[in-house]
Amino acid sequence: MAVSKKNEFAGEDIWLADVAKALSHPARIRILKILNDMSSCMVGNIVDRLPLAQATVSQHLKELKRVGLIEGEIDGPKICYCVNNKNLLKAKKALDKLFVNIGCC
Amino acid sequence: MAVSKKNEFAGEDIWLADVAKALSHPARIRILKILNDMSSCMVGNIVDRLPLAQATVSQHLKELKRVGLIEGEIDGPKICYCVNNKNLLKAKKALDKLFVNIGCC
DNA sequence: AATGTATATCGTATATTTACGATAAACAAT
DNA sequence: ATTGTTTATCGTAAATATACGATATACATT
Repeated sequence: MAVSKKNEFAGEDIWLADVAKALSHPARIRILKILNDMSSCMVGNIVDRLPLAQATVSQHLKELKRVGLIEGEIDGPKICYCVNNKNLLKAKKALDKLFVNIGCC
Repeated sequence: MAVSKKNEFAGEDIWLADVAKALSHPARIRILKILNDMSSCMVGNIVDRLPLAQATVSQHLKELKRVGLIEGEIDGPKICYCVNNKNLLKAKKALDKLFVNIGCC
């Protein structure tokens, strides 16, 4: 894209856009829902529930982890993923603020 | 990307991811905030407040319009944009549901 | 030590996004 | 009718995202 101008915006806007970007693929929405529903949360279980290759699911997990929406905890040879409630709440509050408005038209 | 598999997910997840995609650039977050703050909402005013060319701002407005987060109303040679409260509320509810959880770790 | 299991990373191909100048379209005013 | 103003669209270049097979890494078990 020629040269990105994202950095010329306010930090808060950049952060919120980045969180939204992490949510911008149905696989990642699905992963968050799975993590909300399951008590167990190993990668293998997630891969089994998505129509994607293991490598691709790993990439999606990485993107969610990058913005702090999920965390991975090593459990022997496996890894247990879970949502990060603190960051989820922070994102929710920022979105709520963005979404509460009057509207002029 | 090889071939997209987005369509193999649930319709609700595809929709929510699409809304998130529309929010995934700081310029579009900023535009929503501007529309929330201003009583006037002509494109020119938005362009003046962003570090982007007019053509680029027009593209960002198109993306927000595509998912129904904003609407444009023709006013002579100008166009007045505003947020679509109905769709904004729908998105807020879907995100709230995604963000309310217990977390296992 | 060798093997098996679980997950991440690398390399790579293709698709999509971002950005802008140039131009078009739509209307207003002279 | 011509000119100016406002916004969208086209064409295009560069950046980023998506997807997967192959491979690497990390640990457990035999």
